Amino acid sequence: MPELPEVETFRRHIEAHALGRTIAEITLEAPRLLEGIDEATLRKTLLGHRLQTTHRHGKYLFTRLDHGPWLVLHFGMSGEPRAYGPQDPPPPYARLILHFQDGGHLAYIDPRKLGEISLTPDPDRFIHGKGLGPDALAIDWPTFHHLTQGQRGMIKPWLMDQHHIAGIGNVYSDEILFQTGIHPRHPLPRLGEGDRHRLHHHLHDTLEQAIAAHADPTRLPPHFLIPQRHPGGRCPRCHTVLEHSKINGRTSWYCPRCQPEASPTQPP
DNA sequence: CTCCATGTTTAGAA
DNA sequence: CTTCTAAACATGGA
Repeated sequence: MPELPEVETFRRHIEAHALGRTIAEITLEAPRLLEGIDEATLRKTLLGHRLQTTHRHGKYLFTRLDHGPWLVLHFGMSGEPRAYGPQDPPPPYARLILHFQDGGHLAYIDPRKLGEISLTPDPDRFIHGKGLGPDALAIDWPTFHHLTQGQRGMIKPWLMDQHHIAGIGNVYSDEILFQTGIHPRHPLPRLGEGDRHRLHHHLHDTLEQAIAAHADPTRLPPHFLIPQRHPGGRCPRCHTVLEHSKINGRTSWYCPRCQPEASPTQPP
């Protein structure tokens, strides 16, 4: 699930359900998810404290404890946070559970265990340490124009590289390129300024609309490609059967008619 | 049993 | 040096 729109939805979930509640106990079912810290450190940092604020950068979610440090969560390929009530059983695949003093709980769910749990004194330092690019939603047109200058390779792998832009994954890169009408294999150097401008516009617009739909595939606007990203799926615009191919090891879906192989090309 | 999966990292090949 | 591919990680679901 977790690309930028999902993680933003997660952030809001935590914002709404987990802030200001004292952590009385924690349960860690998968210590391997800890990155750079051990269980004792995590326990000591969390117990007796409260989550106070949240922050998101790309696919990383940060939540600050009342005494300073930030809990860092990454959800890998299959993770999500979920608050649940005192009487409810923990959800399946809960790998870390915060048990609040008021009886409620917050679970960090991750079936595939490809996520990451860590601590940092400062999100900006963490982001810098990971080498992440600017958050996809915070990028304005001048910044995007600058970022794409002199870049090479195919557009889709470039969009997905978290060192360039943070937050876009396999599914949403397909969506953004579909909305822009650019083929995923299109070489970045051959995108003219007009193409890049439209790409930036749709990048922002697509992510905003996905967040508005709570990143729920069943609530996405009807002109979205994502619900059609399966064999036999059709283009929401022209109803042509979608095609797919492996790009950088990931399955990419696109409309051969609306996103022709050598589509919008303006020599630079 | 086989194949695929919304992510990241890394080794190797071009 | 950069770009691209495949594999590995862990595990469930089709």
